Amino acid sequence: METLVKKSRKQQIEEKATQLFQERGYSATSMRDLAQVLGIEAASLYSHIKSKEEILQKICFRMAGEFFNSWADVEKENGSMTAKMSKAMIAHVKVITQNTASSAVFFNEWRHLSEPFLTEFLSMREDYEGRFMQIIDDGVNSGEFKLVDQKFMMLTILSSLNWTHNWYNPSGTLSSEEIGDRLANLLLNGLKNQ
Amino acid sequence: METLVKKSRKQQIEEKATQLFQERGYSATSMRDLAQVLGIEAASLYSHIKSKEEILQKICFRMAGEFFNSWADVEKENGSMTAKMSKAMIAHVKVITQNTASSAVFFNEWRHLSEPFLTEFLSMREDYEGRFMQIIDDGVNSGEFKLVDQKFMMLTILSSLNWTHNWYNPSGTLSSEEIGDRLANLLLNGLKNQ
DNA sequence: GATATACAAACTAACGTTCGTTAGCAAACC
DNA sequence: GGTTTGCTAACGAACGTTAGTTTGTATATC
Repeated sequence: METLVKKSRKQQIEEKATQLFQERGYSATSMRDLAQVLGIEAASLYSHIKSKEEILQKICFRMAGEFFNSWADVEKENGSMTAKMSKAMIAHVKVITQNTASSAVFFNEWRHLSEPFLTEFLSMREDYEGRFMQIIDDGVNSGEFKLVDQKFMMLTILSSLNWTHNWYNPSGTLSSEEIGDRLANLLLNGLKNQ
Repeated sequence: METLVKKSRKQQIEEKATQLFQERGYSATSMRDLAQVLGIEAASLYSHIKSKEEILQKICFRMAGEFFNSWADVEKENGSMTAKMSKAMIAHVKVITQNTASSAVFFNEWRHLSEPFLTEFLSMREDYEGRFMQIIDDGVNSGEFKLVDQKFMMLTILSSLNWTHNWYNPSGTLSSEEIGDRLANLLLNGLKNQ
């Protein structure tokens, strides 16, 4: 009850910062901008946070966690690689569409992380991408998928999925699941008839 | 001959700026950074350019021009919508892969344009996207394509194509045309066998 | 002699952050 | 019950630095 009504100041800061980082980018958002939308002075922010970059770190690694958590469901899939890939895509899109602002920051602003966070971030990304490549590889070996370059395929699939945060409308007609489903359908079966 | 050997200072500035904007982002790149990689003082840049944003404008609108020019070839296609879409994708990817740095700036930094450039940019983008949607619409009506939401389809296709600048390696084994061809193939026919 | 290109110096504005302080409030003490 | 103590969250002022840009001037080239 309390958590719904009364958000901690720190939480408010992170939410507004996410919005601003999405709209203007991390570098183009000043601490004074952020303070202004919260109705306080820039100095007051530092009663709650350590630094500007700390906010970015929180956003990026929280989202990374969301993506990894969503994978648990995918691993449960014991059917075809088609089914597994479909499940992976839907889970991935679900995370994005349920956090469009954070996703935008996650995808566009991670490069402003300083070391050692940057290295850790990239290593997590590599791990995650590898999981998609594994499904493709398995699907190719089982004959379900066409003979394709796994990396090329993974990059193409993820780029489609990762763009959804730019146009997804939570109050639109398409639900999160429907979008994931349509994307999986398109990428697996193509635009052409037959 | 001359153009290959001796580039004007202005041209050098734009090239180095493109690199830096790609690597660090527009806002995170300072005029002193730019001057340094050119081996001159920041003040000296202003003997050649009007402002920092002017560089960004040049990059963004030059790329926009490239995309529109590449469309001339597409319009010549008189065959199926499949053939036309394929041609459009290949042409689009060709522009990107032949200008990876400029493309990165074009796709990631356009939001830092000030008015009226921002509005003009967005209007050009809308026009360009509309051309892809038209092909999809025609293909659906002719029965070549599945019954799909044109906008959803256009967004998915373009997001795949527009990501190529992030991983394309000019000295790699895949040529620009091959990449366009593979992308077109995947998006039209899907990953699955049969 | 004009033009192009570079410079040093300086400008105003803004940056992220730190500082010392304070107002409000709740618990602890006499 | 009144006073003291400590905490939280805010403040204004200022820190040192960097931002984009302007000005005036010197050198080199045509």
